[in-house]
This record gives sequence, structure tokens and C-alpha cells, in this order.
Amino acid sequence: MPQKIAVITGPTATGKTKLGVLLSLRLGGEVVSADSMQVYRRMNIGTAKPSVEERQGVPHHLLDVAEPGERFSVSRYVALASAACDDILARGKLPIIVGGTGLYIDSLISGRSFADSPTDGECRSELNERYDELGGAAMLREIIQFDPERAAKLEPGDKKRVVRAYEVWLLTGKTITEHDRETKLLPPRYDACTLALDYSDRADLYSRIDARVDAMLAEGLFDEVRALLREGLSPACTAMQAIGYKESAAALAGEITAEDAAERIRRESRRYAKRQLTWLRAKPEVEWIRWEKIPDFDSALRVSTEFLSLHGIK
RNA sequence: GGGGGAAUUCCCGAGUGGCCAAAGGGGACAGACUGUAAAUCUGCUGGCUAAUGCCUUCGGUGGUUCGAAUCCACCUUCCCCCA
Repeated sequence: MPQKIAVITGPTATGKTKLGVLLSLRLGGEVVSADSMQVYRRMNIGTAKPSVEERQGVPHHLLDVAEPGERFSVSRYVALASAACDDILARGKLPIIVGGTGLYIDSLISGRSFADSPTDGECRSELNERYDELGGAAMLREIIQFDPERAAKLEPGDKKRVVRAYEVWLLTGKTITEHDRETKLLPPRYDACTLALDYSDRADLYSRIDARVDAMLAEGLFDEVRALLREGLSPACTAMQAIGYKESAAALAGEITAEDAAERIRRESRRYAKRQLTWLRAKPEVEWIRWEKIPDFDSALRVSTEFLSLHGIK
């Protein structure tokens, strides 16, 4: 029987971090972040990484585990996060997964494995070039030859997935469909109890996001990005694709105005929240806590400890 | 005071007599999602209807016409030029 862990997720700016800390203090837990951008060092303001004060002495794992220029991935996340969870469990404490990167959370608890192939080899870049030359439709027609099932599901415009489907086949000799089927048979790694935060009224979520973006800007997001760029970070790397960072970089490069960048960051953050909601809404097992206008951590703490104890987490 | 231009569906913006509920883009909404996931992609966007279809819409009013967002008149608002 897999061991029990708690998960706190939800769209951006809903108070996951704070509830995670409160819950950790209450239950003797440790936080394992599930955030694809907080893994990068020196990316603090724009990723809303909890400060030392905010952590309130609760150990936080999976924060600052990579250099901004490094390539990070789900599979690496799962390796590091599962090790952290197992360690916490071994010490008799409760791992509390806190974050909004749905794929990371799912991958961590599901036990799924990833096709054993590198992602930055020649194969990948060749396929990317081929995609650009041939176009997605033509590439998809080739994929039909070896993996018709996957080809039927893929959208010609979805370059990343089309290329990956091809890559897995070329590198492993196994289709991604086969791989998926196998990995779905694997037992879950943990027995997760998931809480998701949101606002009852979407407008409240959006205004909260807008306000937070403004706060990030006031705190010096541009300076943070400038420093990153100054150390030679390529604007094309994964870390610089983060919302708030790519727009700031564009503003610093003089491509757009500062106000333009601010507006874009607010909008992209709102859209991101919407995507997170779409991801989460598809999961029947999550327990939702919805704020009325403003977060009420006292009641949330009550509701969540109750919910967790129902599942044997005390 | 005189002359010229513009008003289009949530926004920008095309449309100059029928093929227009009206191109395209943006936003919003909805969805997908297995090694870049804060990424990537898809759908949808006047109302009613299961559908055929019906109704309302292109600043306002009134005309011309079988038929108008498109033509005419007047009105309103905005912009530009001359004074």
C-alpha cells in the first residue's frame, strides 16, 4: 500500500503557499514544492517563491534545485521530488505537495515512468527542423505509419507533441502509445489526498492575480530579470519562458514598453490560471476550497485538516 | 466661421447594393495535455432552435430599391485642415 501524502494545488495566486505552511505546522509536515519555475535559483520575485520568513521554519523541498540556464523536466522533477517525499516519510513526517504545476503533481503521485530517451539530442533538433520544413500534417502522416493511434490524437499544429511522438519511436523503438499503456499499468507511487484552492467568483481570482503582478513589479521584477540576463542567460531557455520573465525581458530589450509588459504579465497570468483550472476540473478526486472574495485561512485550515483526517492523515 | 474625414458585432478592424450574423486579429469562454508544462495545442464567440429555420444587429431618423452595413437626406458625436 503506497504511503499517504497531502497535496495542495489550485490556480496561481490562491494562497497555496500559505495554506501549505499552516498545514505543515499543524500536522508536522514538510513542503515539497510542485512548481516548474520555482525550481530555478535566483528566480524569486516573478515565481512568487516563498521567502524564508514566509516558510516559517517549515522545510521546503524542490525550491532552487536548478540553475536558470539548465534544462529541467518532469522526469527530473519526479526523481527529485519522490526522493524528497520518501525521505520525509522515512523520518515519520508528512510530505505536503504544494504547487500549481499539474503535470508535475500527477507524474509524482501516479508512479508513471517516462520514455527513456534524452530530449536535447541531435534527434530532437533534427525532428524540429523537419517539422519546420515539412509541416505538421506531413509529419503526422509519417507517424501514422508506426503509431496510428497517437497520430489520430495529435493536432498538426502541436509541434512539441508531434516531435516527441516521433522522437520516442526513433530513440526507443517503442511507440509512445505503447509506452503510455505500460506506464498506466504501474501502481501509484503515493496515496495522495488532494485539496485545491480557488475563488468562488472568477472575477475575484483575476483581480487578485492583477494585484499580485503589480506587487511583483513594485518589488523589482525587472531588476531580477535584468540580473539574470546580465549573467548571460539566454532569452530562449526554459526558465525565461516563465510568465513575467519573458515579458520583462522584452521590455528591457526595448521591444515593448514597461506598461505593455505589465499588462501582458497580468493577462498571461490570468490565462495561466484558467488553464490550471481546466486541468484540475478534470479530476474528480480533488476537494475544493473556494474563497468568498478573500482567503479565510482559519476556515480553510479547519476544512482541510478535517478532509485529510477522513483519509487517515492526522 | 469654412473645408474634409470617420462612426461596424466585447475591443481593434475589413466589408461599398444581394453570396453578411458580417473577413482577420485581440480578448473572453471552453477543452486537450505523459521528458520545455508559467510550455504547447484545439474549439467557440448576437438571440432562440435538436435541426431546417426564425428573430435582432453595422451612430440616430427617414428615404431610394424586389433587396441596404453598403446609395440619398437630415440629425448626433468624434477627428483633421483652413480661419
